[in-house]
Amino acid sequence: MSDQSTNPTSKKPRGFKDTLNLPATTFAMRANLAQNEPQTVARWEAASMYARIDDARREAGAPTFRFHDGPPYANGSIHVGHLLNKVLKDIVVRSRLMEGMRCPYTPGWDCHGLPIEHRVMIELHEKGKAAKLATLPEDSRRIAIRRECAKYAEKFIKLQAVQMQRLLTLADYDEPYLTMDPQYEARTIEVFAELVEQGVVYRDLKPVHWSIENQTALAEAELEYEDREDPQVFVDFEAVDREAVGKAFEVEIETTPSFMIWTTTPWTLPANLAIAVGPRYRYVLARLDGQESVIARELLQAVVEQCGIEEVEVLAECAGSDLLGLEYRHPLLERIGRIVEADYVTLEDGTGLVHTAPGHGQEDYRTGQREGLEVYCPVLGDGTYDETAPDWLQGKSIWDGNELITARLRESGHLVHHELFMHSYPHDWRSKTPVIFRSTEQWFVAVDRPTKRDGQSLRAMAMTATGENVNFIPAWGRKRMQGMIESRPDWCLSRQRAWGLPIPAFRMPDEQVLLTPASIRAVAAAFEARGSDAWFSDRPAELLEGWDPASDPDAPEGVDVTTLEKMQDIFDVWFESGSSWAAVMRARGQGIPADLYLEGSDQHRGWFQLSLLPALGATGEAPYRTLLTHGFMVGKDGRKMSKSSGNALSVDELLKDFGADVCRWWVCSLPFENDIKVDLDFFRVAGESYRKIRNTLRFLLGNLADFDVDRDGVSLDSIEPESIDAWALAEAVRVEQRVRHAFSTYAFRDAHQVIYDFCNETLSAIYLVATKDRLYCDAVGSPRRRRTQTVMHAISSLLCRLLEPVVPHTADEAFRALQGSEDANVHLCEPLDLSARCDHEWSAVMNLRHAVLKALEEAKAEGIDNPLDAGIVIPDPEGTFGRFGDDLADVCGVSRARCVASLGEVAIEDLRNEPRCDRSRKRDGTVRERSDGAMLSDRDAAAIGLDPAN
RNA sequence: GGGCUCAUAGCUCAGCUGGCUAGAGCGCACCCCUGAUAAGGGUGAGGUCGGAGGUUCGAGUCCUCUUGGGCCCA
Repeated sequence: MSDQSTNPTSKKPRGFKDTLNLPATTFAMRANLAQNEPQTVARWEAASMYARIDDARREAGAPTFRFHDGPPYANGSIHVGHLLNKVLKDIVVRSRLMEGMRCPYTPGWDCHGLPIEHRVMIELHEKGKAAKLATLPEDSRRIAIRRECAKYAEKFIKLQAVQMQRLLTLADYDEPYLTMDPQYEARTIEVFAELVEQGVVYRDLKPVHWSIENQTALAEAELEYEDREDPQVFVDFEAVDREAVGKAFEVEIETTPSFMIWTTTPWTLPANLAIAVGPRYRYVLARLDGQESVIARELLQAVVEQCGIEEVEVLAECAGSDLLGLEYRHPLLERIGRIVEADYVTLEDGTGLVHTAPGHGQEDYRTGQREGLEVYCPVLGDGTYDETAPDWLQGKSIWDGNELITARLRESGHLVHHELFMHSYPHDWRSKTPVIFRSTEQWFVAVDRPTKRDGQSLRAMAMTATGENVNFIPAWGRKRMQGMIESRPDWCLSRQRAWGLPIPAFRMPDEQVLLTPASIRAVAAAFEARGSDAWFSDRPAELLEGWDPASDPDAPEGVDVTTLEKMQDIFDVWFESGSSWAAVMRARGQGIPADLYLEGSDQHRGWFQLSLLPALGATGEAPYRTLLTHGFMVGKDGRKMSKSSGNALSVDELLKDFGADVCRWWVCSLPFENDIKVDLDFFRVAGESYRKIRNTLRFLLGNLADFDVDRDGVSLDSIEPESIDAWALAEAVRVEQRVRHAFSTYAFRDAHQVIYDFCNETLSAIYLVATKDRLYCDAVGSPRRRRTQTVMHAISSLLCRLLEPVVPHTADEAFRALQGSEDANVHLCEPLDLSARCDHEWSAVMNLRHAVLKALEEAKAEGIDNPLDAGIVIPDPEGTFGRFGDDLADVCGVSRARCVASLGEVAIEDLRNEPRCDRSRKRDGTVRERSDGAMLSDRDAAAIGLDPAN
């Protein structure tokens, strides 16, 4: 047997490596992203890339895609959630640009709000500046705090903007929108004016956490929970109608029973307006030491023990729902209350009947709203009872009220039991004093009031908009958002804080409130000129300079601007971000409605909804056409990410270890609408997959080193349909269409998959392997080689375009290598719109290839390990394959192929005894010893300049 | 507790309006190449679709219940 590694007849094998056209390129195998991307960012910035592209598209008269960025909060460093969100957005922007569209994109930040103010206050405390602040007049104090907050926000906007640019996102970072900019503030205030004009803004009571010590409302973040000793009391509320109760329990009752409640805040009892029960729980009527009371069945035993009741007799039982509507007498004053239902009634403690005071609790408030109860709060800001309380309580502190009320109840026989106990209770974080719930006046947007425009309520309009006019991705977003809109309460717009946009309302000496569309717009003008700090530095008359009461039909009778007092509420920050459609899209001429809002699915209740309501109120139209949501990052185990569980990843670390393009490549691969599992391993996998793409690109570029399209390229139209090049080009055409379609429908994952498969399967495994021989061994200028290079050039150019939205740095780098010019700019490219004529039997050839590969695998058993030691015999009764010529052998990776007319399976020919070309390693049948002593095929001999005849 | 949602090979995911032996990539195993080489190529082994019940001639794909996640409310 012959030695397979050498030719038996060859005298001394010589190397032909120098005579081959091997790949060469500056496009490195190792990407070195962490090091190179920052340079790319700097280069783009220096070239004003965003502006340049926008100008180019504008000049070309391109259609505009209106995309609006939701503002992240200007606090802290960006996290993986931001990475996901910003990269998805950037893929949208870049893929639209790559379609030749215009896509202005203004990044924004949410600047106001409690988290920043809270941080700043802590810092002021730590620096010892807080005490001095407290001595300032209120307006000056607020301005001082606001100044610190603004500095804080600016610092993080700068930080985040750099981080976002490091993610290679393309946006107008020179002119971002900030909700604290005077312009933005003015536009927000104007939206408010439009809502007031529509008659949906009102002022009403609502319970909030209240610090008696500081006489102010507090937000959740300003509370500290500390142990405190409080009384707990069990109180009997006597039923009004004995028979009605009997009917509910289906028994005869002789004495009037009571409803027993439990509370740890006896001081709120004067404000009791209802008792809540759980409709699905079971309640019993029991005789307890002679007194008949209603109590939850599950809690009877516990109550009996706690209250030390000795005689217990259960008389009857019913469902909570049977009790609804029954009435009771208030034990302290002349008032009839009602049994209502509530979902927060639990069987964990108490009696299963919950004392409900809508003026003193969030849940009670909601129940009260639903049941049409008054928001009654007889407690003043200083923690004393007002004149509506019983006279023995008026002027007394509520803490004294606890004892007074308990004593009173004991005297009147309503008190079942009283004891002190320790529990965790909210305290004012600054004064360390206990906090109470107290209802205060707040501003609201009514969702059910008819608007002046056409009488439709905001809720009705929102239901129509989300039901019919807005497109949801994924589709279930519609159901989710509609469910939220259906059940949402009125929007409480006001906050009692310093760091925010003031609600431009004034109080007249007679307590009337001045807030008309015209007065609001006058303040908007003042804010636009001087910023919203003007609210604290200017007098009312100055703020209302542009307002003429005489020409304002809504102006209150006898208003005098010199006697007005500025009210101190600020807007809920959601109202500011919810006005961005006006303050950014409309104000900057980008136009409304936006084509797309893209955020996490938490924004169905947040930004999406709170942008929809103001826009519907102000314009009657939704501010967006399509809402796209992504899911949330969870850990490898599918559980929520948090610093404490240690599964949180740092974006800076990811960028350092993998680079932005790898992170982006990963993002593009995600089914983003569901939860997204994040783990370092997944980035490693993405890195591997990125390298495959990169190597394919590198190989393409390497084989184009001696190629100049203008000089060497052939016309794509002239490519023979039966050539492998026509097939590759046709595949590329399909890929282009599929990827562009995927991008335009936000099916990023599909785009990722199609690109990946194209690079690995179509190119790397098939086309590039099949054409290696001709690229390396054909004479440099052979038409066959030039034809393949022409197609490879077109495919490279296409790949750069398709990859640009996902891995812009890599696409940029590859494109510049392809064009051989540092100035080449892939970002300014438009679609190629390739076309190809390809023999329809190529799919049959690919099936054949598959069969050949299997046969070759089997041939290994006979010792044919190397496919170049094999030839194939193709049964071709229909004459299908003959016209594909030498490409058949190349596509199958064998030395030669021949077709026979007979039927049957593909056969493998053992060519190990035939001479092998020293240069191409093929045994193609033309190999023989040449004049220089080497074994060469005709093609190779000619390629190195030998006369084929010798 | 309520609304929406997810659960398919070791891992990450496809599976449209119910219908051929449930697909892909990664990983893994074995092999080839050593002229894409801190590369490239080939072949192959792995799931009965979270669990239970039901509708249907037929269900991963519809219904009910259930378990475990996520978002938003409470």
